[in-house]
Amino acid sequence: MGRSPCCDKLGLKKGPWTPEEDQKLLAYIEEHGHGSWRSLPEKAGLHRCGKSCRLRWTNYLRPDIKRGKFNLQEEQTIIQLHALLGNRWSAIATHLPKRTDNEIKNYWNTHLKKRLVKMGIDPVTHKPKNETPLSSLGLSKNAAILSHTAQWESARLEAEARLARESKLLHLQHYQTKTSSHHHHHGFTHKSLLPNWTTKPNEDQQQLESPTSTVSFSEMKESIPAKIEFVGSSTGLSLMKEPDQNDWINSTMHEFETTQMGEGIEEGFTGLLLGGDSIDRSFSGEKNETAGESSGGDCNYYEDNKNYLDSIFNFVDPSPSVSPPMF
DNA sequence: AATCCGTGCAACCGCCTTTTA
DNA sequence: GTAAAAGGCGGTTGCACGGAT
Repeated sequence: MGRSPCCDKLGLKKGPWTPEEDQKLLAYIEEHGHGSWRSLPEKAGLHRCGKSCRLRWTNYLRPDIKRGKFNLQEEQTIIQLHALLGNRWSAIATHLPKRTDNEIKNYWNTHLKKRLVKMGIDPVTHKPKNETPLSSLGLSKNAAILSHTAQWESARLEAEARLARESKLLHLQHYQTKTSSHHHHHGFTHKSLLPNWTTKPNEDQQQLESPTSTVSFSEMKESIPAKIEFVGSSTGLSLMKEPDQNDWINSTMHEFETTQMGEGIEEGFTGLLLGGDSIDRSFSGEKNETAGESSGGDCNYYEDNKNYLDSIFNFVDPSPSVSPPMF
């Protein structure tokens, strides 16, 4: 019964990885694929546990990782998805395929969460901490609808995330097969895979484009089965998705594109959340010369919160092409 | 110049889920 | 069907670094 006994962890190295260790891990995975993480360290000549190797690979060495600063769209996506999914970083990461869950988590904790707090928005619920002024604006109703819709969206995104994971797995298997049998033809070398240790990570804004690539939405669409059934984890929600009918993957993509790229979002949600220092100043009562008419002051505080809720609401508001929840 | 403090991030830890013998 | 290994995830920690005092 069970598997072979676990290794004793005595004598295994911990802490920061050296360039030599990275080199070994990369060389091994490039040659053989990772296979069983458990047995990898010994085969690769590393005195690490498999878990540590997996973490190093997925969070740092993987060639398809985009490093450096998060751009506007990425920040917005994180905030919006966090409003729907909470701290489910891996699910959020499936919508930012070149970012790791760890990186997103760190970025949320160190940047985005603080911004929300300064705006007077609870980073957990994404609701204003003081509901009263917003209620007077008639937003409590919106918040209720948002909450309801968010439940539906959460179930939907959960299914999407699972599909993305499965698709990713297929790609990884494909990659592993390829690397193990055709590793001379994969088009990247140790040198191209290795991070630049002579520069700080953030200085190196070059994206490590992967020849193998992680899942993209277009790839997802191709890999999605003709008929999909999923059941909401807590609600018992059950949905059937017919082919060519209300393709919610397409709709979600469209939502991403239109809500994030379109119609002056800079002036509302994005400008509010992504304004960095200008936001800090506007909420601490200082005058902000660059933010123009919408900067500073209590009136704009409420207006900004309204924009914030509206933005999330727009994000989760199903477009006409999306099937309504079938409760 | 030395020290303190805040920030950012890589990596670890522990728990939960999935897989497999 | 069951138990244990393996994988995955989220929370947390510790260290390096830079700016302020």
